[in-house]
Amino acid sequence: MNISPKKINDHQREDQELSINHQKLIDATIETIAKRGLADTTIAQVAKNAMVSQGYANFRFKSKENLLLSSLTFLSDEYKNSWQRIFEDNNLDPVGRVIKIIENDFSGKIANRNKIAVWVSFYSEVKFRPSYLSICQKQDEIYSSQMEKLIKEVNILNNQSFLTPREISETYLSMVDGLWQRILFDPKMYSHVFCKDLIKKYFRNIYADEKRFV
Amino acid sequence: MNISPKKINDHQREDQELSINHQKLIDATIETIAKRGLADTTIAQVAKNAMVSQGYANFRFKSKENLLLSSLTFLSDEYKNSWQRIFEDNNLDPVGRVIKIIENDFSGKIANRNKIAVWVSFYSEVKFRPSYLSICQKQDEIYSSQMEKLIKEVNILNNQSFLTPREISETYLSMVDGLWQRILFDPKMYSHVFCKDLIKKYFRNIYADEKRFV
DNA sequence: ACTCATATTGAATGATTATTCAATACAAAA
DNA sequence: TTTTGTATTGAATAATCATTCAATATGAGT
Repeated sequence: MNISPKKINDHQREDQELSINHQKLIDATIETIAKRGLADTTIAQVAKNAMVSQGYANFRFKSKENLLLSSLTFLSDEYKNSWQRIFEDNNLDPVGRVIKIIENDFSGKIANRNKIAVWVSFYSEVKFRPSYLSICQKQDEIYSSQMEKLIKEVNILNNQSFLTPREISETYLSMVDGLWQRILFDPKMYSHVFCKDLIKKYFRNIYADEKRFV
Repeated sequence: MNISPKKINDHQREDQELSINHQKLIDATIETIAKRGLADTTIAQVAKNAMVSQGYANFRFKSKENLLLSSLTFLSDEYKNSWQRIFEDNNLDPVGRVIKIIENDFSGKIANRNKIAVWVSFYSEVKFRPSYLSICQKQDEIYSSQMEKLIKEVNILNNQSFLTPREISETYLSMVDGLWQRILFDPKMYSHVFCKDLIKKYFRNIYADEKRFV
């Protein structure tokens, strides 16, 4: 029994439409959390922002919880992809990679106030929703260990003996989390430039010979 | 017209009773947020934990919002007091003061997982409730500027030229925020000892001659 | 014992909101 | 055109919760 080419095309188009609505709803969820907070995010409001009916949003995602979970996964994947692209770029040497990571962590796409508001909203629930925790924690462990390995490589090329790679990478990662949070309080003061310079200065202090940490 | 001693005593006792219930409700609020999250914190649950009726909780604080606000203020004051006690202690020299601050920031009273869960819950709403923001932000500015001044004093006594006091204090404060958040994810890994050592190592690296940053 | 003022209760109310589902729109196939 | 299956709607439902308030308890003053 052959499936006609037409049938395949139809199916593809349909799936695409489906995933368009799927993505519209996820975007609207993030937008709504960013604008009103997780506490005031209702299915009605999300559906309105996505320009579909309320019933449809629920039908599509089975439950509000599931929609939120999908949105967190989307954000998490977005970050993961940007991270992986840097690690897979073979043109970069270790220091170049560190710099790219800093720049990524405070790029407009990643560290804008809306997305941070969403991240922090989910973080605040992590202790109470195992499903949120597993999404956040699993990734974080990967970043920790990859970063540590990367710093190890930097250490080989630059003489630095006092701080262990683990210490440097943990310091970096906690600074990023802390600065993100502070962007929420006062985005003017904690501008992207300010944050990046602060972190680069930290590295410059450790690796005095490395001129690229401006 | 003299007020009889009895009257005064009565009044004091009454006030004390009042403030006992007041505090019982605030404690119960923090306990409830820590155990169930801000999203699942209901007046009914708080009242139950405080062992008063639901109606009373509302009557006493006028609204749920007001109860939450009072609880945040309580936490904020608790932190402020511990901070001020360190700054008012004239027996401490600048480095001793920095060490006390680190120890306070990761003491059992301040940095336990329950209290951090409450802090992060409020942080996550800061963008949407100006009243939360003003409580958090105003204090934070004070800590920033006091810390910067303190580091300036440390710098005078210890030779260190590359990093400005502002940079060091901002790095410290964002590391603390980041580490607190990470305690929520994985309290075993981010133990108090681990966090304190990480930060002390940061300072030890900057002030190589100062042996007190173990 | 009685009165009065205040503290506290808990059931009722009303608002909000996730979820369901019968009805409808739509488009492809016959 | 008619049929059929799927996508989408939006109104109804049911649950949750903050808030209100009339009723009751408490305890000091007389």
